[in-house]
Amino acid sequence: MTVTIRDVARASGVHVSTVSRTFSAPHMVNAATRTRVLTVAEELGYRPNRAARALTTGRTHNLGLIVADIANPFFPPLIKAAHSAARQRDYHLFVADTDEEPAAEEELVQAFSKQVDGVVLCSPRSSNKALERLAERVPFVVINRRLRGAATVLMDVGHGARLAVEHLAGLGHTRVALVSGPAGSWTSAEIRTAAEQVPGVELLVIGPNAPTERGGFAAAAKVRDSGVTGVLAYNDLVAIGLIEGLGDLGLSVPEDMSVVGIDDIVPGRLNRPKLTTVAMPTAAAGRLAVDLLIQEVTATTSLETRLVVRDSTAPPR
Amino acid sequence: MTVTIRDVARASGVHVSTVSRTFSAPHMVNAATRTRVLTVAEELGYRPNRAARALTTGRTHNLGLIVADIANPFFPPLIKAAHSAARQRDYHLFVADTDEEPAAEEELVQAFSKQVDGVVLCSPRSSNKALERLAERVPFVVINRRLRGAATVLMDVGHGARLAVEHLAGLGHTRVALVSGPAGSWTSAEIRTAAEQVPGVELLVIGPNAPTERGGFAAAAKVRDSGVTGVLAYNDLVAIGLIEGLGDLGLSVPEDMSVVGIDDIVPGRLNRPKLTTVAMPTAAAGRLAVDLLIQEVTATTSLETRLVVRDSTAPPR
DNA sequence: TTCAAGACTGCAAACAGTTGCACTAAACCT
DNA sequence: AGGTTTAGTGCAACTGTTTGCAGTCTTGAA
Repeated sequence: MTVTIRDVARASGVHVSTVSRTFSAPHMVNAATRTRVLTVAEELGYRPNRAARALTTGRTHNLGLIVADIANPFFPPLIKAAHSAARQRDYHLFVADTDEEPAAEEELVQAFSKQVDGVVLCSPRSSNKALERLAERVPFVVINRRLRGAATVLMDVGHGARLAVEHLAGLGHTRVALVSGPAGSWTSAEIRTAAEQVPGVELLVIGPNAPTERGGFAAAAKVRDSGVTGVLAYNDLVAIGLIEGLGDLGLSVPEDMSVVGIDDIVPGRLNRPKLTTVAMPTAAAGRLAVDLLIQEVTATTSLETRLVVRDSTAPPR
Repeated sequence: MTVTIRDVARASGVHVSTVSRTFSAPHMVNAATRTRVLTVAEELGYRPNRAARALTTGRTHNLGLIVADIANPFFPPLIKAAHSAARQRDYHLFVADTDEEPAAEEELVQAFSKQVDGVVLCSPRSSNKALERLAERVPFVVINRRLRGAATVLMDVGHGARLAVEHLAGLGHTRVALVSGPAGSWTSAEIRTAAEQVPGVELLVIGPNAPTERGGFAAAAKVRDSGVTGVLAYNDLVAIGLIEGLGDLGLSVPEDMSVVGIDDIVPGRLNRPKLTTVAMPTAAAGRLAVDLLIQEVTATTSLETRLVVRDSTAPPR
């Protein structure tokens, strides 16, 4: 049925341990026998069984990646980059989706624990307590959340928010609204404190809002009534929804209102007007997270964000 | 370090085989001992090691999912649904990205083979020969490609294309362009033959084109010059690019030109004008594929598509 | 009372690899 | 020539779990 190390050993006239070594420690075996074993293995179509290997070595060469929602456009570039980095080092990647439920996070990590060498958690919602408990079971790195003692990769959304507001200020806007995100969000707080520090603009916070297109749409009237001329939205989806909502109220972007989003997701690039936004280095974050995991270094990194100016911002009327 | 079945056995005063059975064949063990074992296991934080289990049973409770490009908006909903279906049956999901390279497909299936109970291949590009070779190594189901002898789930894009053209005809369009996809694509061929069969409209094929926004953008001039009043695009990205290209040429959608896409990806829903499109049942396909895999049935299913009418189509001038 | 049939549980051999240790030969040093 | 290193290979125990087989103990029926 399935060809094992023993079959190869028999067919090439050596002991299983020699076959094992030609794959996992090639320098320990004589060049001649090595090539013989390799050709025999090739002929037989032998491939080492990673699960069996894991049993003795303790290393599975698998990684886990847990996100809140695979279908949220923010994540796929991150997943893709993580996968690519993993493949480069001959690791396989489990991907899981919590459907935004904190409980699922914990459950998934537990379920993965024996089968992976580590897991990367994107913006985990679990409590610090829960995460500390998990840390004993399996190494992990956290993306977009501060956590003492764990490897962390942050995206400096605060800096990006500041750039965005400065951009608006530079265009001449003096009253700017922040259409914020959900209540307890770390990101939302970061954005707010950074945005407030820009001199020369009065910042009005509108929210909390659902971090979705609907959330933005629903906030349109409040934005109109607030008398601002520019808006920084919690993310691109909110920005897109807001633009649509403003359109329904007869306001057009960027003529009547400047709008900048955050994340730089694909739909924002394709939208009309094309969205000015803060680009989050999601691909870099994904790649870096798996590198940290594989190299077992526990560092905390902060990745730079940048402003991408497109068509949804202009000087005020 | 890690707590094994032996630790549980010792702590609860039974043999390892009893512990094993309380997890994998609970009805074979006395209710009293079962609960005792379970509580001890709980206390110790024991979780069965799936890799070790796989070694004897041959079933890993893992599945693989291979797509061409995780970041292509077409796939994430499929991945999400596949993941959810897998989780429901307590399976874990490896996700992999071929970066559009056929060779990677084969390599990935090989690499997965010992570690999964099956893999789902989305629109594989490998030759039939290669796929048949792979079929000997691991069960798989194919999405969006016909393959004798393999379990298959198809999305009836032909039917969708016909609906789209009929929709245009119903609005009064008599000359319609098909902005087609890449040369060898199965989907592209399906769309074309179906679209050609609609009575009362003259179909003009423009292409082949890259299946991207740029491809659509680049085709704008040809569409304008062709004298058609309606367009069916290979997919939503092409449609979005086309709409933008037409805009640059001074034509607005849907007033001057009706455009319908295919796929119903998120950016199309958010775009302005909102895209009329053929909705592909990607989520259903993902879910079904893993169900087929788990139940080991080899059937070929064709999933229905439907037309979603939004704002990018209207009667001709 | 005896026997057969269950219901549980223990024993030990798998599963597919890895790895510390021991052994053999050849190569290297004085 | 004799002793020591070194390269290469084999042996066997071990990883965590499953499972066919056999044994024990109860229970029910004759």
